[in-house]
Amino acid sequence: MEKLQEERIRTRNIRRILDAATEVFARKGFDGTRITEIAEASGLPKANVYYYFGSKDDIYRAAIARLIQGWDEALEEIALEKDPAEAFTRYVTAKLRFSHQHPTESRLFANEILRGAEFLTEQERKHIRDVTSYRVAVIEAWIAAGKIVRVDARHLLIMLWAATQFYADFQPVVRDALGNRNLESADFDAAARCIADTILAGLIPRDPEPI
Amino acid sequence: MEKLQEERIRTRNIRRILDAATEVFARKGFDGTRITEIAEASGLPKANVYYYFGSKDDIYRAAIARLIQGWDEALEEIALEKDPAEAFTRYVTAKLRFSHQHPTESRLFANEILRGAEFLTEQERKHIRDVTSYRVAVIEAWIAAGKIVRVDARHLLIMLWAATQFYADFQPVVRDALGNRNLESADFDAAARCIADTILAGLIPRDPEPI
DNA sequence: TCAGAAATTGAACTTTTCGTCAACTTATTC
DNA sequence: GAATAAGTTGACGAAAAGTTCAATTTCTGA
Repeated sequence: MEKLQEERIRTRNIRRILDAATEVFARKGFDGTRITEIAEASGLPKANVYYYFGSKDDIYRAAIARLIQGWDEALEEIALEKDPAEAFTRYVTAKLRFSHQHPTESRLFANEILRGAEFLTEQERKHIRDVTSYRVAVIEAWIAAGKIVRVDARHLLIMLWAATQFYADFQPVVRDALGNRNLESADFDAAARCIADTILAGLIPRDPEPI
Repeated sequence: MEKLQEERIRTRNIRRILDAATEVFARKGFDGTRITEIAEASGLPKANVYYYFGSKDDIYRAAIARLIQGWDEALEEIALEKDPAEAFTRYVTAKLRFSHQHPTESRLFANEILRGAEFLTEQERKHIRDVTSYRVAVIEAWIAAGKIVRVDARHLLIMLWAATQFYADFQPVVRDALGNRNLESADFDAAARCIADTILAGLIPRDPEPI
């Protein structure tokens, strides 16, 4: 059993376990998750799960790490550059699409934060701070250039993050609020339009003051 | 032991248990919470907790019911009436103040939603729908009257809810985003101003068309 | 085909947790 | 202050959960 097949079995089983673990952790949190449940959801016997991971901690850490990595790859292209209107619209649309396609990962992250973010590594938290700081700088540059009105860039970013994350994490509430039906792509499109349009309309200067 | 003292001991102990339970449930979720931890946090022996509540289910249900009741009392005064500008500002400010003062209750609610809202009673969910519908009607009346621009009222409400809830539920992330310090009243004031100003600026018509 | 590595898994073992109980103390009423 | 109700609590048994292990099977390269 060598590298020829690129460790097919191992790779596939680890993916199965992490997929199952992400779903259960997202619903029940770290302490509420039973290894047996992960095993059942992944279709593997419990002892087999322990063959690949040494402990529940290990599984959780791996799931969190994979989640962060996935977010980065999916969202790194969404730079807040170009002109503000296009940037905000693209950002909101992309984040909502991601929330739509990966609600489980989003909920796992939410659960980890509710726990107090104890398992996020310092590296991961620094990454969040860095990404935020960079975008704050971009927004403040836009303000300085008169492209958007004066606004607290950090709270604006939090508002965008909150509005988009809500659709993934609080689906039962969103369903009730929208009329008790399952969420479809059209709902996410409508949400993107509402968020982007409303916020943008508030950001674009009414009386441009060309310097 | 009759009603003379208005069941002082019972009332006090139940409150202690529910306070402790709310905190632990908010952090670890229903399945992750151990009765022993609730007992320790409340300062009572475990057997005494079972003297007042028959099971973990009972404690959880009671905590959720108390939370919903508290929300209602705190927020029922915040009607989306009067003129839009004042209404939105008051609403956002009040919700953020509540998030600041009661972050634990807010997180307990978030955890229940992440679980799939299985413990919310039909009555409680209907209440959420009713409150939403009523406010949708108010917003649509404003639109019809030309007081605010045309917008999807339901998604607008979700955006407001999301932006305010985020500060209670995702405090570790908010701290990182704001620069790694503890959140104070000033931060919640700044958030309220940013949210209300930005959204309002986008909602107030630029070219009023008096009919 | 064969030897060694990788993978599988039933069954145990250990620890934790739920929930109960009976004995005990404190509070209340008359 | 006696009788009764309410409240307290250490200890315990049953069940569940985390983890380990040894026996077995499958896979891979030569």
